[in-house]
Amino acid sequence: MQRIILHIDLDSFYASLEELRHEDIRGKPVVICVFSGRSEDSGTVSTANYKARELGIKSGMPISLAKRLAKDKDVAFLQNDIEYYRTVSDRIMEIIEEEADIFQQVSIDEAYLDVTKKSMDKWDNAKKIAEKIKKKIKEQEGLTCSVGIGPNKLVAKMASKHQKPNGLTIIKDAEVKEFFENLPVSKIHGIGEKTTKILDELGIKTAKELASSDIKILEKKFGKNKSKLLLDKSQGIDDSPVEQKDRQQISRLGTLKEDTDNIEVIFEKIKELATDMKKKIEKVSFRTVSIITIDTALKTQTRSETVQVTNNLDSVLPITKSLLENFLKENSEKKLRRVGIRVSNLVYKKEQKTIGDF
DNA sequence: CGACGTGTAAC
DNA sequence: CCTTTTACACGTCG
Repeated sequence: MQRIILHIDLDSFYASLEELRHEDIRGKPVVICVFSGRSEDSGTVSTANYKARELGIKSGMPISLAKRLAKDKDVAFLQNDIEYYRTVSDRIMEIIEEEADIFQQVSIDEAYLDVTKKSMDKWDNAKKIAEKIKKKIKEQEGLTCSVGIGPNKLVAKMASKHQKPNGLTIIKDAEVKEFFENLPVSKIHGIGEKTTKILDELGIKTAKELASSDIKILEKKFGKNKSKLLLDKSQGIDDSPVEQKDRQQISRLGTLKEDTDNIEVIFEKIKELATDMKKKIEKVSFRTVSIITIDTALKTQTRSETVQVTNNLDSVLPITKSLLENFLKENSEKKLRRVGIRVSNLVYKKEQKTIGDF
């Protein structure tokens, strides 16, 4: 069955919203920051608008480095305000959902739509739907977005990335082959740094080379499942459905004021994170609670315990403390930089058919 | 198989 | 110097 899928990506979403509410920064390079609170400029860049990207500022980069790149230039650095962004995102997602047969929000600024029925199998109708969505978001929220249209989620995603900001790219099934052929593997969505490096060591640089590579050799490095996935991806093949999934886990991470192995200090932080998390888990219960530790070498480790289903976070705090105690005992040479708490194995109240539901 | 821990990837 | 949150796959162990 031939599908028509849209991927919608709001253009430098956080920065655009800040430009809308602060006229004094409009047209300037804008950098949205997540400050960790350790020292003056510790933290990372969450979003840089296109003017800031021209200066070499990119998301994920340390704020201190971004400030060096911005030296002597008129660049606006702002603290992020996720609550506000989420409010606007919710309004926009409502606009988008109206136009879809099936809707899947994948992050605060991205969504997939299956519009096979609404477009009556016609690419041209799908394009009209995309234009309508772009127009509505522009009129109602003053924002632009980039839209990709393709026969599946992978291609739609790659299409939306192809031209931005304010882009609209259609890659019909007949055009998929040509689009992928000469693409470096690192440009394929889902192929990151590690996979690219291993492929490079195998002499595989482009999607075409990956597509025609020996699966036996891939399987030695990646295993059967991932190899199949890689071969599919290299040809723009993706059968995954557009579907809204329930969240599988909820977590909170925080940075400690200073590196420490003091259990009381660390546990205080966990309690603080737990308090923030309570609001998020009002409507769900969970069976597993974990602590997440990140040491001074930035190595992440987790410890978890599965218990009777509960929705009372306070009741499992003693468990997180003993997990933490054991971890510190086993890793007495380590100090922690960051800690986190996570609940998983979520159980939703409303009877919804879930995979593990039989 | 379920529980647990790690690694990869994306935002 | 190096944020946040989530998904998913895989290996291991009992």
